[in-house]
Amino acid sequence: MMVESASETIRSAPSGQNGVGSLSGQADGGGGGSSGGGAAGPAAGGAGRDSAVGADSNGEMSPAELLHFQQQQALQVARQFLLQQASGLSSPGNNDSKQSASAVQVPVSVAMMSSQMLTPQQMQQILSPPQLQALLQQQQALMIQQLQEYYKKQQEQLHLQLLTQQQAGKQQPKEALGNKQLAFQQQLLQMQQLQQQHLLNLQRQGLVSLQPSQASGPLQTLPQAAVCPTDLPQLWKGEGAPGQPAEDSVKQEGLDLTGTATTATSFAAPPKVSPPLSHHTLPNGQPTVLTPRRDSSSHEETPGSHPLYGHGECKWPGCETLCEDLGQFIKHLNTEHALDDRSTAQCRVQMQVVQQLEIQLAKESERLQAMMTHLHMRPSEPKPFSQPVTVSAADSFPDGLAHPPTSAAAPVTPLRPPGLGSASLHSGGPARRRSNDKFCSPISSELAQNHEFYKNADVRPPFTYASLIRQAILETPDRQLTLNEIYNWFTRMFAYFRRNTATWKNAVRHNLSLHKCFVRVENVKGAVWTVDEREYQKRRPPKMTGSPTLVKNMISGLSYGALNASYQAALAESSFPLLNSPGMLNPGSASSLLPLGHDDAGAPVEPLPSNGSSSPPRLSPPQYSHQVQVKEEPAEAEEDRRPGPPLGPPNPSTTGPPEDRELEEELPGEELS
DNA sequence: GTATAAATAAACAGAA
DNA sequence: GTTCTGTTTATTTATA
Repeated sequence: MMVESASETIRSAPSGQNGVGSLSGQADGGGGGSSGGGAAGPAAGGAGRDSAVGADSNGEMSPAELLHFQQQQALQVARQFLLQQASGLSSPGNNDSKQSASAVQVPVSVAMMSSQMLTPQQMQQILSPPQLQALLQQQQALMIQQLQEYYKKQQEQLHLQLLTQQQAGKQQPKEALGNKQLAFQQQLLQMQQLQQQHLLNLQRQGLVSLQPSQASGPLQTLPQAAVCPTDLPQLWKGEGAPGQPAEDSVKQEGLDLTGTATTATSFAAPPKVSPPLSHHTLPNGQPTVLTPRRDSSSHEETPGSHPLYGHGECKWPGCETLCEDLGQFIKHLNTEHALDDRSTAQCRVQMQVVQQLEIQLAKESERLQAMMTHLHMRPSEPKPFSQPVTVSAADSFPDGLAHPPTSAAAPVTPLRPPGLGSASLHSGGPARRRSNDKFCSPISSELAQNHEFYKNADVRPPFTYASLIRQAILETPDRQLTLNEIYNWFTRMFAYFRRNTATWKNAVRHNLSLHKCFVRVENVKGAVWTVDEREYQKRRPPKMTGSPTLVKNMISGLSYGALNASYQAALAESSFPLLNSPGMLNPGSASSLLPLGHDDAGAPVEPLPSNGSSSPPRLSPPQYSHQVQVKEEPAEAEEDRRPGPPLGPPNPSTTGPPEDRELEEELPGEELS
């Protein structure tokens, strides 16, 4: 049977899982039927759940509340003003003077008195234009001031946190710190967005006539630096929303990203916003949200196109609903992908995915540059990659907004754990196994780099179970773990595996049994699992990665398409176990072939003995030998592959040499660098 | 369209 | 009897 499959590959997000969540479970599947459970559908499930999210704001009053409060306040003041006007009619002069805002200062008591409800429209009828204008201006000034204060406070808090984190972070790996910083940056972004949002809302309500200058005011108070404009829209959806889940504030009108996006980047632009603000843009009042800047002049999307619509189906992650035409699609978009927790979550996940890719790409690009430099090849340009990336990123993003490749340095910020992470991820589709697998394989380094991320974010790691199990085992000094220890490693290392235990535990057991590379050894303390690297490496799929063509593309630099290929190739290269480490391809090193191969290199968590870093020094792997030995399987036919001696009894020591061979055989294609 | 690999679900058996 | 562990089979999905 398929046993052969080894597992090296990696896949990305699987699908499923989902939500089924069986917390219950510890009991995983096991025996009698208990297991299982949920089949179905995962995806959906997960998403919604945790909405709790964000919130970000620490403060006493949530942005949403503040908004409400401000709106009410505005209304009240308006009422007061009216009362004054009414009562003060007697004094004609008032009208004129009213402009002086004096009116605004109406005592609260008065306000209380005016319990009557007046809608803005009513007020408009009652008040004369100049009066209204004066009132609005006053309100505007007042609110802006409040907003500024509020945000300043928030900002200060964030900065404080940031400082604290930085200090603490000194002891942590830079990456971890990076994550936190990014998190803070995102918070700042959120603040900005909220700020804009508030202003926009006010505008919409006619309470504030926003003018570029004014609008920009508050914004400028925030540090723009870290922000990348393009991120705003995402955050808007992703981060911002959660904070105020069902808050109308967000939904209110089509506040959508669109508006925000544009305003974000260049608030000044009076974008559509200021215009007649007619409200409700879209049906359902749903924000155009997902529809990227559709309204804006930009391109309302030519009648038949929409970033999220293609080939007659909805491109929303995990959706694929068929829509005959754009109209139907729009309808679908507004009903199925409205601004709710689920959409927000999906959006967020997409953001993560994009960010991760960007980060990865940046790293690989850097490596490539170094490689080329080393080989005396002039890099086509420092940016070749980044550019493409941008493109890709943009593509991937629903909005079609360009994503600044920039963030490269910034590791994704872990979202709060529970949640949609997984669900959404797979929504994107289970993962692409094969290709990815390979590419991702450098688990150790990947993990090392994103350790914090996986630990905290409920995102499914882009590795196959087999590769994860292997990693878990190899990370231990004796290179052996009991099933339970493996479970623990999973839960410790990945937030994602803290849920649906029955599902993934079953998968782990299944993988242990299925793959020959995992060998069960009876130990004093029971059975432990070890890895037979040779077996593990065996399965590597032949072609693809290293194809010369890819390399070529890579070098030449390329078009977007090429980029993909090159990127993959690069990744593949890195994935190559043994080679991946810095030194890479050094045949000599290959000899070491130790199990860990590259894994060691990066071994994040626990320094493996050998890890000294990639380098060659991997001495004889101590324990390796043992593990392998036990193989239950007598001689697998595999031997054929490798002549000989090598395996025999899986003996580690012997392994060394043999493996090289293997590598050579197998690798040739792949790596090439 | 087919083959392969991986994920997932589930049945089942043995041991603790 | 329950739970854990381990094996195996079947189905689904994605990718090459």
